[in-house]
Amino acid sequence: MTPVVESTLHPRERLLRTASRLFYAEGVHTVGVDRLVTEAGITRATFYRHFPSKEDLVEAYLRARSEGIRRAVDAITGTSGGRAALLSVVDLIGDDTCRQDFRGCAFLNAAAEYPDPAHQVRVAIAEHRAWFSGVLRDLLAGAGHPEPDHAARVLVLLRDGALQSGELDDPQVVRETLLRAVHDLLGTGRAA
Amino acid sequence: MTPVVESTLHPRERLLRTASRLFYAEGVHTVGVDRLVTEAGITRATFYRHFPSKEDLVEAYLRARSEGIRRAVDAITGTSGGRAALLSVVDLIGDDTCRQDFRGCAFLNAAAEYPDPAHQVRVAIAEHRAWFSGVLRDLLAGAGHPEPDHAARVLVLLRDGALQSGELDDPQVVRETLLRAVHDLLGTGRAA
DNA sequence: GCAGAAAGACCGATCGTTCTCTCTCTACTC
DNA sequence: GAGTAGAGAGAGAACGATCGGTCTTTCTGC
Repeated sequence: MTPVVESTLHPRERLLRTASRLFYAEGVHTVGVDRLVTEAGITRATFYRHFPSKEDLVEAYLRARSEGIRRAVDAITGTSGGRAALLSVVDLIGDDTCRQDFRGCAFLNAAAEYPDPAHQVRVAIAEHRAWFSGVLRDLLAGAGHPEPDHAARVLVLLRDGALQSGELDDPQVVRETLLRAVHDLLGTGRAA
Repeated sequence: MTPVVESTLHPRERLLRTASRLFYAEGVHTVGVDRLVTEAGITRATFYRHFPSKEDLVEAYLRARSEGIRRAVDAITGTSGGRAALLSVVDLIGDDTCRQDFRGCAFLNAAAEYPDPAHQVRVAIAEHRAWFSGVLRDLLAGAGHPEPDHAARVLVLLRDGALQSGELDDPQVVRETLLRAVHDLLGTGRAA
């Protein structure tokens, strides 16, 4: 089969991109090593030269995705702050659910396939979630919200729900619902 | 290996209970037929006499679980209505997240392993979700909520988020957060 | 007698992983 | 600049284990 990613990229990068696409679209356990190496245009030997095992590739996939999200969020919090930044981050989530290839939250989906909380994959997921919760809390505190901790937890609930519902229900409606719910949570009044 | 469920039950019921336990605790793809028949104390032949394939067992597992939830919710809506019933249903969810063997929402977890929306498993999931959304909307309408459709969608978001976060974060905190968020959503004022 | 269950061998396919062998490109030495 | 070692990558066979699923045979209970 013809490789799906450009052959100019380094094999490791090709593998990681292919893994990211397939793992997200079809799940971790359903995508085998055969499929990965074929579509990445590499060989099995090259696979195991860069990753000790498939599970390490799964972890790398999630960490790379986390990195991308952090960059996107940092770009927002770098230019704005408080309430405006908060709404931009939520916009990001809402827009995500409406994307063509949207298949829910990569981290929640992966967690569903790894029951053991001590597993390296679950640890990577927990780290990403902790980072995101922290960002929300800081933004809420910066916006002068009276209870940033509680509000951040509610936002996480809404985010998790939106990312799950976005795949199972109508994404457009979910997006609207999320935006309205967050708007109500933050209050219609003025804030920093 | 010794069977884990009582041998007095019919083989089909033994299989279904074992499947429910293992699928929920460890995921669908991770649990093989070998494991199922061993722990259920039946043979492969008996398995395939009752279910055409493993995927039919997965569907039966989800439909049985849906049935159980419907019974629990019906018991609530049968004795009370409106706002009181609504809060009881939410209590049910909050308590669920704190259960010892809680591992998130069985339907969301299963959906993560079945990307194809047309798959029979996904259809069963969609049916359950549609039923639940309908119940929430009716209860909200009965409680005199001005926008039952929107509020029901927010409740679904909160529910999905709570069931996911309940496994990944602190379930006690998630429970509190959910209850407060729902309370705020419904308004502190009086209702039917 | 007959259906359903137990027991377990068996199927091809696929799982994740390791292996050998060849080739190419880079980098260092003289 | 020429020669060479060595790492990285391609190609593909092979590993044992397990996957979902089918088969035959024996036994039990109504």
